[in-house]
Amino acid sequence: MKKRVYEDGCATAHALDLVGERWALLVMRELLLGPKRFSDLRASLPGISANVLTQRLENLEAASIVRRRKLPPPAAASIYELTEWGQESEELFRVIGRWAARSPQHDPQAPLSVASVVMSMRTMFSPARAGRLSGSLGFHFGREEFRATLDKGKFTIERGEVDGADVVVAGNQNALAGALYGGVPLKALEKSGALTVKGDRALFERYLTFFPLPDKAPHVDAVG
Amino acid sequence: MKKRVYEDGCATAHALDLVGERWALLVMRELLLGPKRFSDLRASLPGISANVLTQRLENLEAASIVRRRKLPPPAAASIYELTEWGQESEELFRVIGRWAARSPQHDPQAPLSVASVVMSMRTMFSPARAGRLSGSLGFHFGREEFRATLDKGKFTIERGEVDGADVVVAGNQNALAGALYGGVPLKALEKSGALTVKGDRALFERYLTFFPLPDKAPHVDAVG
DNA sequence: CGGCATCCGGGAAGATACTG
DNA sequence: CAGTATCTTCCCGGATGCCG
Repeated sequence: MKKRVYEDGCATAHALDLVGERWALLVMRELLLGPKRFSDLRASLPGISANVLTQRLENLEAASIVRRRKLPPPAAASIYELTEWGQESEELFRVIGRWAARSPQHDPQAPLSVASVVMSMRTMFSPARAGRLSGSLGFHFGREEFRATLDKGKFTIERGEVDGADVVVAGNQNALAGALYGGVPLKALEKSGALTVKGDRALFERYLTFFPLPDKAPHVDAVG
Repeated sequence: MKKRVYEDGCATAHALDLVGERWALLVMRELLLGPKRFSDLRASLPGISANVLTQRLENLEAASIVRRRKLPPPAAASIYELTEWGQESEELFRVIGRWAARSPQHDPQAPLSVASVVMSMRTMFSPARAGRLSGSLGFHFGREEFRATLDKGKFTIERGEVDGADVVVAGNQNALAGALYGGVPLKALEKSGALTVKGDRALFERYLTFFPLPDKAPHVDAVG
């Protein structure tokens, strides 16, 4: 079936046989925060065609990375989710993310998916910046809700209700990325309606400083 | 020039724009242990064609991951080497390697390159297994020499002369992989001439137990 | 809506041959 | 040795249409 296989016993080469095809890792990224349906995946991966998504899901399932599950009636839809081993790839995404953030060509302001922003916070969180702060934050993007917790400096964020959080941030995920990584002032985002903040605003303003980007690597020109 | 770009601000997507093309990561893997020439790369990447290698090297250079350097006369050859940032991707290879080693479909016995075997030792070394042992080992594969050091349980391996090591292992890298990961008895490898051991043989026999493979993840069949 | 099948155009990958 | 040139094959991306 799959013909273009590296015939190489190296584990890295094997990984590329499994997840090296175009879109495969991005499909996995979208599933890191929980199961999704076919159309959810399509919506959060602008540019992928149904055709290709079907094939990637088949290959990832054959590789035991993704599992397909039919929900019981009445919601008789099927969902795709990472297997336990697939979920273990999260570390891989964090390492890739930290490495790629140093790329001279990376523009942290380009549009990104909800899963990307949430994963970026898991990736870039700096315990040193957070000190021993505690508090809870809710994030609301479209129909997706996430709950972040700071517990004496320990950080987690996952899917969960925003209700009851010390501060609830709602709006567009790109706006949050702009505030986190692009230095866009919070006031400007609120003024334009891209983001609304309800609750402990001071907590959120401190929170925004906990995710420093690494320095860019120098761009190297061709050497004669 | 490059047309198929994920238009996605996520750092992972950017990484895939840089190194997501076929062969790109394997080219980087071959450079992790030091500079190589074009034909060295070709020889250690069975299956890559010259034009693809040329294009990957161009793209990696444009991404500031690889640098091309012309050696001064008389050895007026050009070599390719990782930039400092490119070298930082080593962590990525170790994480990928550990993750992929758990793949139900991974066969650790398949043929692999010299760089792969050496990197696999960096990846799989278990400090718990090594205790506080000290000693030095030399590895000789074809024209490539590596020096491994155990210093009170701290492990390093890099290019370097085998002379002066407590034990020198020479022969075929696949044979070493078989002894490390495939449970092939050392005696059998020596008998067949695939591996020769000179010096502190007991040290090498202990060394062979310091690189345990992780458990395989369960293979999941389709669920109805 | 949630997929899968099919076709089509373009472009990347693979094989081979060739040149400085 | 270090690549280019050329040709073929196959994958990707888009569109459409079918079926539950």
